[in-house]
Amino acid sequence: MRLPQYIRVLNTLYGESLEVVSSQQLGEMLQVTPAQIRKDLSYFGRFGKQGRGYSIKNLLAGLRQIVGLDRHWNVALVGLGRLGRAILSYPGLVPEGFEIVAAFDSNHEIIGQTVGNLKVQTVGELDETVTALDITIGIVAVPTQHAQVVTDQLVRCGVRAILNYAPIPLQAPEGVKIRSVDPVLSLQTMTYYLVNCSSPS
Amino acid sequence: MRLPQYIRVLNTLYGESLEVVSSQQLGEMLQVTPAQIRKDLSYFGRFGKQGRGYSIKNLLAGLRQIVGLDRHWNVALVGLGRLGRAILSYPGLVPEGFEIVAAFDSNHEIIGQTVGNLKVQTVGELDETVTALDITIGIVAVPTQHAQVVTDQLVRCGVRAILNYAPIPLQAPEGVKIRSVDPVLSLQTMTYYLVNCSSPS
DNA sequence: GCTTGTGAAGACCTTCACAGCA
DNA sequence: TGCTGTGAAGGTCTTCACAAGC
Repeated sequence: MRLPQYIRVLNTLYGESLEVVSSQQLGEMLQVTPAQIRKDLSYFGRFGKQGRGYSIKNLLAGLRQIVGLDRHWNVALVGLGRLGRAILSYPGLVPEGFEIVAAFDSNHEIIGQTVGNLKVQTVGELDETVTALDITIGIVAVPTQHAQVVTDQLVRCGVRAILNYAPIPLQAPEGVKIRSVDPVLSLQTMTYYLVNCSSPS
Repeated sequence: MRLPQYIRVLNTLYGESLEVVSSQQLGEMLQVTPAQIRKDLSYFGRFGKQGRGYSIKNLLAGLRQIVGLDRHWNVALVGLGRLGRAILSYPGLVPEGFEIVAAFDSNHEIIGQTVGNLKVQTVGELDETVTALDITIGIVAVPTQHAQVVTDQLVRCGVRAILNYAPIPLQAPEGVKIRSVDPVLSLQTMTYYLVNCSSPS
């Protein structure tokens, strides 16, 4: 799914007050062939004009709707260690419609603290809060050994999408979308290519 | 490239003192078909034994070598805001052979500070340090508007792989591997599926 | 009997190349 | 002329299904 990346660069172009962009230009920015971009977009509609390109504003609006960014998403954050706090303070979520509206931890030294406007709750309160605030997305930023139980709990409460920062593959039932952020996997993928694909000198 | 994920779960299994694992079991843990796993592994060699499965220890050693984890990788971290500090304190890098051996920032309030054993240097010292310490991997954790120039500088110093935390697609010359960690893209991918693939009720 | 390794088949994704429209 | 939208071609990745080996 490349639409989010398209939205990314369209946001930038929109911020630069540009009006129109071609598949050629988008392709260069994203290191993707123009044909690829046209195919991707044509699947969802006819956004472009021949001879001109795509209206940045229109395309952006169209894509944002398709990806579901024309609405607000309430998010629960579980785990308020260093990583959780970094996520909470990240300013990039709100402009895209994602708002962390509840924070949970199991450490009694952290529970009750106020971190960035939110009072940290016990994981025991998860069920009640998730339901009350209509939370559909969870972010798991707890130590590895607790990640699966936290996930199970989130799923039981009705959360449908989970962004996982723990370095293990999480299990979840059909219908629950999981995506993992794992820097070590990314680094290892790169070392693989460094070791195996370096140009002979 | 799925090898890093295989290494992940093999590490876990190894820690549980298990000896042998089948493609079936690995597949369940990773939500991948057994055939997929056998194909992946067969590309690199014949690691398994019919009727038994794969020796966890042997497979792990084999894969670690293929991915280049049988050696040590020196890493430079650029940007020591909240995110950079979270990365620096992440204990998962060293066991896999990645060591952050230098830290850089452009903020004069941060330069000179000691963060987790490392003295934060100015980005002006990047060239010298990267060369002196034989650093081949860079982590970019700076504000969006500085990410591209920092990348260019790392590339000039000879860094061959960059892990990017800034929410923009970075440009780099052929031969330099870039991988981006972007939670917002992950969230948007999930909302896309939530909005478009939810079972009709 | 159980599980691998693998050719063949199938599904999916990407690129090509061009008609058609601004 | 310039660029999109799109069938067709080409390529890659995944699954199937089974012979071979433990």
